Amino acid sequence: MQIKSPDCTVCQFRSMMFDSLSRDELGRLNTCKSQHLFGKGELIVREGSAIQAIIYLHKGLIKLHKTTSDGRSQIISIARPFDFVGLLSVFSNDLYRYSITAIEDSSVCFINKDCIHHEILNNGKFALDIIRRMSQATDDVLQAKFSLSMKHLRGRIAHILLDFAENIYNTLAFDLPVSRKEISELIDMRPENVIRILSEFRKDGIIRINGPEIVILKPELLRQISDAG
Amino acid sequence: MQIKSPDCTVCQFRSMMFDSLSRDELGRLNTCKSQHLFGKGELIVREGSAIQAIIYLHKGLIKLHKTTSDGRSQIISIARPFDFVGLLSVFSNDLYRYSITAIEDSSVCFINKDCIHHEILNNGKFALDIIRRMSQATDDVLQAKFSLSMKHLRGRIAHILLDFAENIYNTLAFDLPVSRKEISELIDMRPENVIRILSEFRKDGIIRINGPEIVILKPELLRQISDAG
DNA sequence: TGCAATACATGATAATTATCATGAACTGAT
DNA sequence: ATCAGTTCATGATAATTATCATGTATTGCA
Repeated sequence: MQIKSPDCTVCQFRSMMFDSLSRDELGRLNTCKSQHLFGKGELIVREGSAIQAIIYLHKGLIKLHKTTSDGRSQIISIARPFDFVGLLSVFSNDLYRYSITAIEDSSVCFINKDCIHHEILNNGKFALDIIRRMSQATDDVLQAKFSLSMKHLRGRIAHILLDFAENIYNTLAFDLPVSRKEISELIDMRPENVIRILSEFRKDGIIRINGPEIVILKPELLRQISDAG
Repeated sequence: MQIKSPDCTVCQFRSMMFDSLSRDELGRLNTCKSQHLFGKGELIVREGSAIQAIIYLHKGLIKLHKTTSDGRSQIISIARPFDFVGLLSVFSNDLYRYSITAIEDSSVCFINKDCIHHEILNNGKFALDIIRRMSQATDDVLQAKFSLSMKHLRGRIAHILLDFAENIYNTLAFDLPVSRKEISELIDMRPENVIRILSEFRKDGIIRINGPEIVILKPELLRQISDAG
């Protein structure tokens, strides 16, 4: 659902991406953006479709994911507001390499690709900014994946729980935004094992599980398990 | 060892990276580059050291790699001349995230980071070019790693053999440029298993092994094993 | 409210992969 | 040429992870 979007010049996200644009440039961007609401589970971008816009997230939580030839799904990353997302192939390809789906009700801003190109061509500072953010974002994804591949299943679960607590929710008690199956797609294991290991952590008194809520009781121990691999 | 480097304006690699630069701009670049030779096994860039230059490869073969906290090594990617490399964090960080090592005798061009920054700031077309290449390069690495994580050991070995044959050497008979151990660091498994599976492939008549040389006898079968996972 | 579909849970077992041990072949340096 | 160190090679075994089977709880919807 499209909604009325704030003027770029007063948007709270301006400083995140568009700090290096002048008032005039922001005004131009304003004319080629639109904002949309997506319900939990709703597809925002379909892998393989033509790239028309870069996106960023005003509110909610989204996942980048892709489906492999044999029908299995992989989650590349989870992004929250202020994260730089959607550029992960916007400039290298005519087609989106990944799908994007809302995992919580989300408000998404679409900025036409050609407009961004235009500003890059005409504002070197902005270009350098984009390069920095892009570079950082892909570095982070790679970093996360490499670190995961070194860990055993328990270490991966420990890591992802701490990640949610520390980087997404900033609290040791939070509602899991994704199913066990989605966790399994994010950290490359089987859903049964996600469930099993969460149960083990519960039995060991490391976490508490109340329906969708996870409470981390022993973060130090979880950290230890994560670091051990 | 530093060597005399060709003038950027007549360099065969100009079209690869610097097509969008004017003669003047190329002239400026010329003053902030240097070219060096590295022997097989020699370290070109050390992970964690301050970023001073972007690099590209004139001749040879190099690997990007990193060492994890517990002392294990991972290879991010292997790059050959004309591949875009070294930017995988040059703009997001003050420190190199990865080491770079020559895996064949190599000739490497270093271009001062600040010079590149300067050109990006003043030439939007060049900036967009860099963004495209960077985006493509990181996409490729991510793609490769995600695809690997879906495969069993045999599939990974099959994949990497075909990759060498098709993308690096353009022939079904080639000398392996890396040890079994390095292969294991590239495709995330144990050296023993690399050796074992290569032996199996040999016994099955899929490949022939003559010392360092690998000859792929049944590429279709290898493809099948790679695709099956 | 009740039904169907999906998510969660757990045990038993199979498949895959890592580890350990041992020895041969190769490599580089004296 | 020889020795030491590394790489390559292979078997036996242990550890990890996936698969299958089965049942309960939860969710969405008619």
